[in-house]
Amino acid sequence: MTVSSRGLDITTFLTEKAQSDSSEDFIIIRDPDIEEAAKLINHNRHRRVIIIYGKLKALYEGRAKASLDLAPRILILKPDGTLLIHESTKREPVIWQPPRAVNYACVEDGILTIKSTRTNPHETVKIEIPLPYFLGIFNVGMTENYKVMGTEKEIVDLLTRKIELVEKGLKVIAREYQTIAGSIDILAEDCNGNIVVIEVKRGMAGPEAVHQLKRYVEVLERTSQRPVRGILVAEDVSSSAYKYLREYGFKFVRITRRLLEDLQRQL
Amino acid sequence: MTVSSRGLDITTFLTEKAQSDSSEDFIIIRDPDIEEAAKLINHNRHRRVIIIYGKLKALYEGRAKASLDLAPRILILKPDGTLLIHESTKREPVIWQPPRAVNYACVEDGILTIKSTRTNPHETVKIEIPLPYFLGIFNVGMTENYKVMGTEKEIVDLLTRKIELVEKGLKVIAREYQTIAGSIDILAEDCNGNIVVIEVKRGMAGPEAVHQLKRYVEVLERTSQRPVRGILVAEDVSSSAYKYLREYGFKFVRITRRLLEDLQRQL
DNA sequence: AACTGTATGTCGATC
DNA sequence: GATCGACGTACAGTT
Repeated sequence: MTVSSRGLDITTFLTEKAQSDSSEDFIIIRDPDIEEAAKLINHNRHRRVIIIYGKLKALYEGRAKASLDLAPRILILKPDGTLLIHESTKREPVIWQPPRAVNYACVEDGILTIKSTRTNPHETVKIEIPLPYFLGIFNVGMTENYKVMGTEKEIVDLLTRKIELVEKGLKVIAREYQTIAGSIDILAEDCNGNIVVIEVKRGMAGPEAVHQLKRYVEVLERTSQRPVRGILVAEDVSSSAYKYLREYGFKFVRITRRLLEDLQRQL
Repeated sequence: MTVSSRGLDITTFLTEKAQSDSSEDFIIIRDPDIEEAAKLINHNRHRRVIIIYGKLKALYEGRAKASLDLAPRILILKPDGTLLIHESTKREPVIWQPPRAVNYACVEDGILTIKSTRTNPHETVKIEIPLPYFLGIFNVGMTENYKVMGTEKEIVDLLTRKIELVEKGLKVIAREYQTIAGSIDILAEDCNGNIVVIEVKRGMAGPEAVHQLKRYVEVLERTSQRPVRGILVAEDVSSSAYKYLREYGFKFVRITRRLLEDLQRQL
């Protein structure tokens, strides 16, 4: 690899599939020419995913503030404005910008520079890449209607349709019942005519879950003449959450993932 | 690009800098040979960051469950076990595995396959890449002692050293005072000898912040003979948080980022 | 290892 | 656009 070849080995690949499809073509450049890189980035920033590998410095200022000294890292720019700087560890980027940021490349003092700005809150990221080793530009898809199964919403759905799993004799009054204190997962009535507030948590319930339940119960106690009970439904409760449950006299109903999967198969 | 060249155009680049340093060498391969790719991935998975661009399917099973149909995406594997699948939008990966997952590549039915497993909780990701267009293997750094400035901890530090900003005449009793209900940011005493619980939030404080404060105050009221007051310190409060503040009779002290920056310069 | 609280949380839904 | 709660939250610090 000689300096003279810089910026010359730009290649666009159309694979067999892509020739008919043309959606998977991509550009990869090693040791890109600075000006060329800036131009390609600006040309593709709204259309494709851009990946840069190189030694870079970065500065973030906004809700908080952070800076990175010169080191080799991975920079990713997405068409929606997302900016990610990744290091060799962690699921989280060290520095980032969420969607709707405006990113553009320029050359400052002969250094490839990426500037990113977003508003509300106002936050900026400035990245200097004195040594860009690799530039990749890729067509990437986006899954519409992407669904994660086994979320709290799903559990609430299932339990609403088989409320006897929570307690025998319960009758559902409402789902996602809106109150001043927030939205109650399931509002029900027990066989003695008591109002029952049911708060559902997907995994391990912590103290906040119990306090949330407490707030809902308090709100309903003010507006309802009938006694109000609280039930927490979760896979498990932390010890301190359990303490609060007993203190407030709420009931805990354990559900297992297994049970829910069976239930889902039935319904 | 012909099929015959598949797997042959592997290149390792040592830039001028890197020749002495040897830390920034990297490998990029277009239309990698499946077997070769699997071998390279397994060889580098504990040492370098691996990026694959290609049409891929994925399946996640663990705390929840999700699947992705065949489409072009970016797959990243980090030496710490992190796995990320990114699409063209969002800051978040669509599917991922946090650090400490065990990832390896294999060829199943002629298809490049990545399998990832982690324990506690047990979660698996299986990725099939029938069309790998690009494989990149990069040496990436990791910033030691990375510091974000302007976090809550910092604000608590500053306020502890200049508690009169919260209220005149306050005397700090303890910082991070551990109670059964959690840790109180700052515990103080006012000029009338009342106990004061101070909860600090970095940005906008929501209802949870006020309820947290309430819990701390309640705990101290049980154990202390003296009256207990609550003060919420934040840049702002949401409307419902403010409602609760008034309901519980807590005080709100607004702090601005500007004020904190000035304060930091002073101290 | 379990538990607690913060986060530049991000994201989606609801108002 | 503001607000609120869930998240496969991740992550760090403490017991």
